[in-house]
Amino acid sequence: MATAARSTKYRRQSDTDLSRMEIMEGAALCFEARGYSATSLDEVAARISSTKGRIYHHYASKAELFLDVYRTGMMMNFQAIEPILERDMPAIERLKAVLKAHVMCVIRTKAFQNVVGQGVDMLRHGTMPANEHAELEQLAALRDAYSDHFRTVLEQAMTDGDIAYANIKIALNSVFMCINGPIVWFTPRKGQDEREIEAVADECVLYAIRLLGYTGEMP
Amino acid sequence: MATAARSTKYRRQSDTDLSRMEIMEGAALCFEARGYSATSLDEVAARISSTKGRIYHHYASKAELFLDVYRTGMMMNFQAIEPILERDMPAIERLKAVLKAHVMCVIRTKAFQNVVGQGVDMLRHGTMPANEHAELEQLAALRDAYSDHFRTVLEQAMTDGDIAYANIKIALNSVFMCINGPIVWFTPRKGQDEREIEAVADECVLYAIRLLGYTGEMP
DNA sequence: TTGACAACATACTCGATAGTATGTTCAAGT
DNA sequence: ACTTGAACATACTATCGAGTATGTTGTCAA
Repeated sequence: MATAARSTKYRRQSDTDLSRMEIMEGAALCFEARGYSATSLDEVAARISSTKGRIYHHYASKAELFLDVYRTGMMMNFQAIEPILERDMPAIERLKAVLKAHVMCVIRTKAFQNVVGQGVDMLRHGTMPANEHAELEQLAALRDAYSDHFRTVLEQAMTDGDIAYANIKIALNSVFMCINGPIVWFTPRKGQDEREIEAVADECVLYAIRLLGYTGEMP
Repeated sequence: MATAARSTKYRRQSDTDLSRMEIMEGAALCFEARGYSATSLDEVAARISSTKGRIYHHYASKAELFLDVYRTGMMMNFQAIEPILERDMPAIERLKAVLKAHVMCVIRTKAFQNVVGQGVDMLRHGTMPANEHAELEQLAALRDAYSDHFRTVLEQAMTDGDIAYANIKIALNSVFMCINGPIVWFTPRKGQDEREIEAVADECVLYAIRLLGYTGEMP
């Protein structure tokens, strides 16, 4: 009984999660292509060969869908870098590894990361949809926490004397602009395999750490 | 007679240019804050204490206003860098000067540059408002020409052996991400004078040329 | 002085879209 | 078998904003 009920419950939960994920993927692509407010929910529904009714069954509003895509994108980022942060290695090596992981993640989840970018802009300008304060502060905190991870590694590498920057805010912003670049300019080619994507990511990482004054060679 | 008529004509032309510029400034601020499609022309009008009627007297559509802001922003960029491109100096010095000029221009005309960024995204995704083909291609050409100026200086500095990059497309994109960064993250402080802004710009330029493998000192 | 036109403001229309209300299906529990 | 509710689809409403039509004012030329 208990196990059966549980397994059913889990399967259902998994089903709705799958459905929500499919909606989010369609939404991410639409938001990326046309921006949040220019995207209609009918477009999102059409993209996944569905209807608006399905979206409103899972989300209370367009804003909630957007915020879920934002949150999911941020989670993807965290999952990409957190394992690396725990590794025991010199800060400069951890920095390289974290940058690489981030770039690979943003290339792989480009549409989601674009939405994250739009969300950050909205937070910055205070033009976020939906006025759930708790929600907004949670997302701002997420973003800050993610940024802080990089800041910490930067400071350690600085202490070790492997990199050198003047103003850490400007340095950090510049690094982020650089490693988030592919969100904007990367266009996946047909028949482009993992090796080629890694080559692009490696070059982005190279420029990012060079920017920080690193003069060593890359592996 | 002829002179009177001409002077009148010029004064009128100047008046409408002034009016259009005021409209564009309001529009740039609104577009920056909320994005193109989330911005209503009523908001733009309200920002300059005016009405929609005034905007439609000068522009046929919201899209035309946007495109005018875009074009004006691009012109500001060209005017900032073109004098420098003609100077006779080593490519690496010209590169530094051009990057500095661009960053200063971008900071000073932040709202307009943000609109340029939105326009570039629209061109990239093919979601431009208005379907005047001539207009769109002209803007795309403008953007490419501007980018080519930097590409040329980069190639010269590379030939001189002062910088080193692997893939010029990725390098150029990374440089642009870096020097356009202030469009996104710079927030003007009250009582911030020209010196402080120049310091920010200098740091951006430093990171941009470091990114390109430049190891020399900055003046 | 008057006619004409530029430079707006005011008052509307109309289409698009966020959100809602209701209908349908199907799978699971009893 | 039948009841229930999740997971949608369909059909509608209400609002917002782009675009338009028209009214008002001041200025210049004849």
